[in-house]
Amino acid sequence: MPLASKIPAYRIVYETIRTRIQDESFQQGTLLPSEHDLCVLYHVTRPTIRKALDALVHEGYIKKHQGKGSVVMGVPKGIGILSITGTTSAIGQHNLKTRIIVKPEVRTWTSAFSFSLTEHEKELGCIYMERLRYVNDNPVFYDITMIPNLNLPRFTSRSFENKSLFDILRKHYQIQIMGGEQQIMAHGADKTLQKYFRVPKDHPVLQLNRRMETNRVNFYVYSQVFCNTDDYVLYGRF
Amino acid sequence: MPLASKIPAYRIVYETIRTRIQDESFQQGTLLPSEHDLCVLYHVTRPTIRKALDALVHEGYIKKHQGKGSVVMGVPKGIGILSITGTTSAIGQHNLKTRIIVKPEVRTWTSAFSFSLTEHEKELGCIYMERLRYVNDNPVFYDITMIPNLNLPRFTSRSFENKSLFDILRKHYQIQIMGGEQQIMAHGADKTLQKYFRVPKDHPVLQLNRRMETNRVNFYVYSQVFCNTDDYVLYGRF
DNA sequence: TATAAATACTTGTATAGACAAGTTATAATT
DNA sequence: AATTATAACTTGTCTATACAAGTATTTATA
Repeated sequence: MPLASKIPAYRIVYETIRTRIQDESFQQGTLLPSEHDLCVLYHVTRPTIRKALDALVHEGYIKKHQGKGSVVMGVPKGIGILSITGTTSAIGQHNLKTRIIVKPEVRTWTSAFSFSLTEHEKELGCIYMERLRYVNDNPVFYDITMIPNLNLPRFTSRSFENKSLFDILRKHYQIQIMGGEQQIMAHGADKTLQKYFRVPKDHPVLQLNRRMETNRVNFYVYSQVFCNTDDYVLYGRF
Repeated sequence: MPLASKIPAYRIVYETIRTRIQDESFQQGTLLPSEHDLCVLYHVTRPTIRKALDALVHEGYIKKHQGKGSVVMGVPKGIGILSITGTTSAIGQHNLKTRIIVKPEVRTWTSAFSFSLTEHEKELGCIYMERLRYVNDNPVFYDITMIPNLNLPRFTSRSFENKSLFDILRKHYQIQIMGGEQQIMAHGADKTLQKYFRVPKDHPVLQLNRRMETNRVNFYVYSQVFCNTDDYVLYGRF
């Protein structure tokens, strides 16, 4: 498991606290150790701690109150596709199953959904894959992912069955999703979606076109996600 | 125009730069003055400048590149309801017209869309209003807003025709939206939406339930927004 | 005992400086 | 002239400190 050589301290603090909230060693409703105590715990200064906490606040893991402390809110509920990088981390792997519709394969491309591509991206081609994802055995997400075909050895042969795409990118290729932009719209299900979601013609479906930025400059991951919101709604913080 | 007594320096810097990007005195594609230069300009230190820039990065106004500088991206395109507090600021007042369907009035409430209320909120009652908003003369948003009826003198008699609700809250009542959570789903238009959006039965419509946090503790603004995404899609950064 | 004042905490804001790391322009070298 | 090294400038990370402002606890007072 190759690790990035130099991970900033605030990032490590962020990951650590986030993990401890996820595994409930910091319990929902309780107060986080004070910023001063966290300084001692992680051997960093307060600005570093605060930078880590800022990210946790923004993602909804904690809520701060001046004079009181930081309240642990727990893992953001719902399906946090709007604010979290992937669906896996938001709803937990227990409930999420993945069926590969199109295995990762190299394709040519001239555009990525509604996003335009640079000449360099067009030349490279892309790794294309389609997945259908089940929440509690109900098909809820149908997503198409396109990644520029740039030096990702063995990528197409990897298994994505029950793993998060973003986990694989991070662990094996040191690629982290830093943020991105997305378009959201509602429209009627086409034949493909009718088939996979088992819904009638023109059944309302949510669509997201996403362009995700990574820690590699000019390396973007594109995805188009269709979502059946009959039983599960998307959730996000802002 | 009453002003909050003590606005932090980083906030003023943020507002100033944001305004200058909006009115294009910082032009899209150009580099922002370096952090050092901004320090001199606004008479603050680099951490303060960086805190302001962090917010601008997060909202998509600028993009930073280590060693190079901060590139002005311009006002985030599309309809930024996902990340910005209101629709007005995102698409500009030129294209946005508002028709009041239900004037602000005091009502009782037991819940706010899918969000549960505290006993205190229930006792207070709420100020209720419905608006239909047009983008380039097309009805695109239908929103219901509910605000706890807490000491907002003259609120119900104010005009909301062509002003942002959030501007009024900020300027007249010193209430700022700090963030919030939202649910997003797609479903078919009901009779009300068919009428206002001029769409057929079960036409796919986007729905957002939003709970917005303010700078007053335990004071939340609730809104439900329906959106016809046939011609305009929602846009957001994450 | 009940109330009020002082105190010890918490997070919020801001300063001043240091070095690392990436980019660009300049100067030196071949 | 083209290439390489240097320097200058950019943002990224981090330290150490100070005071303001909000909250909770303790202590002093009535």
